[in-house]
Amino acid sequence: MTQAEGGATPRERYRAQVRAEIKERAWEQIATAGASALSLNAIAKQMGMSGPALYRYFRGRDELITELVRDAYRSLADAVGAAAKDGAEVAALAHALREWALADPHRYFLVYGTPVPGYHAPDDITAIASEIMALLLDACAGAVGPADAGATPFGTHLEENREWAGGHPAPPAALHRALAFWTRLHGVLSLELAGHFTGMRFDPAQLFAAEVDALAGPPGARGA
Amino acid sequence: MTQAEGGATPRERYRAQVRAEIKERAWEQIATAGASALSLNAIAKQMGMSGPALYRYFRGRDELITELVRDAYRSLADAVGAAAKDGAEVAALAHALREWALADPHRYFLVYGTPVPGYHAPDDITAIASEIMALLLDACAGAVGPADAGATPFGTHLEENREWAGGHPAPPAALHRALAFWTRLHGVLSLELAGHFTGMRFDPAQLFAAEVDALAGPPGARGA
DNA sequence: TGTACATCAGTGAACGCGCGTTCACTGATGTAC
DNA sequence: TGTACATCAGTGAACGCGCGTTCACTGATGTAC
Repeated sequence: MTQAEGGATPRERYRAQVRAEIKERAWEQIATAGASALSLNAIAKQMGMSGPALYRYFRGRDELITELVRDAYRSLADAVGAAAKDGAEVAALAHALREWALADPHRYFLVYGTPVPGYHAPDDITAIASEIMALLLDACAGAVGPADAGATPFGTHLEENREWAGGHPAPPAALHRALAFWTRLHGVLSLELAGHFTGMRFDPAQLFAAEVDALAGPPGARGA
Repeated sequence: MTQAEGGATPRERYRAQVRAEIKERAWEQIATAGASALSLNAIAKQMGMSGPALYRYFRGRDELITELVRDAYRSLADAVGAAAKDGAEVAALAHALREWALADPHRYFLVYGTPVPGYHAPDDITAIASEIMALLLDACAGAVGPADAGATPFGTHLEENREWAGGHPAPPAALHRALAFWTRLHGVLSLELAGHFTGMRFDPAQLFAAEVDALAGPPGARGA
């Protein structure tokens, strides 16, 4: 802060700083009252500024929310990416995901929660989502040995509809495992974060761990 | 409608009718704009009445929302209960759950979605939730044979913390299976309903079915 | 059967509030010569 | 180094809107004798 950062002019640095603070306040507000209650005027008041001042930094409420969603996705992709770097164990990715979710539940819900009615994510955000999926597929492809060759009905269905994997050369079993990873862990996390386990006395972390263990085995496991 | 219903007076019947219509409009509104956008004035206008008139039927916005949540839970419990009546197969319950969720996604999210910031459910609603859990435990206990005796780490943890099962005499493996049923199917359904699968070309119904199949096998299945 | 009364649905005005957003403007900060 | 100018952050007033909720009131519906 006392030294020049990057090659940016003081004005640029100031702008970036204020933008960052606006976002910070926005997160605080989301954390206390949910995303739908996010208010530009309230943020401005909290920062000691008048409402219209924020329009110097964001085109409007929608742009701010979009930016928050983008940052959330980016942050998740980075967290998962970091976990994938040192040994792409499926369990490591799962752990990273859980950490990230618990660190800020409302950020998690902004990404994976009830969809905001009118909102549609721009392309660059869905690109980050694909990036996360690719990391997941890497890990799942690595975990799947040739012994997994037995094709499940859903596995063949995925084989025939694998465009979503973006050309990733994972075998069907890995595709299936990646989807199960996503949906199962989201199931545990979202119910936990939404408070649906409160009152029940078991430890959500252990349920999560049990699901991760199950994913380390065959995803389409049948009895016998 | 032309004949007297129950022993109710005309006024009582009228009241019930209007209350029902208010709720219907409320659901329509939730379906188009989400639960957080529910507005008493908008409902009144849609019914051709003035805003304050609704206060004859509901104490205020909160009471209306609570009633909607209660009805949603009740409806889910009934749907699952009906499926449980004719042969309590786990798969049958899963199918009933999916049907119920797809019939009205926003109703599903009102129950299992991102928590409404200030809202805390009254006791009679959590009682309905327990009722649903009991049905699920019945089905899971029935599906678990004595061959399942091998205790997983999480199974023993559940054994030690089984108050949430409300005295249900299900073995640990059934407790585990019931939780997995809940979290896994919620994982698939919520991501599907929130639109996170759009663009991917696979069929969510088949993913759901695959998860149900996996649940019919051992829930804590490990590789080898 | 008719009259007096009580009940209750619904209205319209009002209160106070907060929202997103626009606009013309002030004053400070940076830039060019 | 000093002066003239351009850029840009932030203000305050205003617009139009919708919200939940209260209150005193009208008019219709039902009830009791």
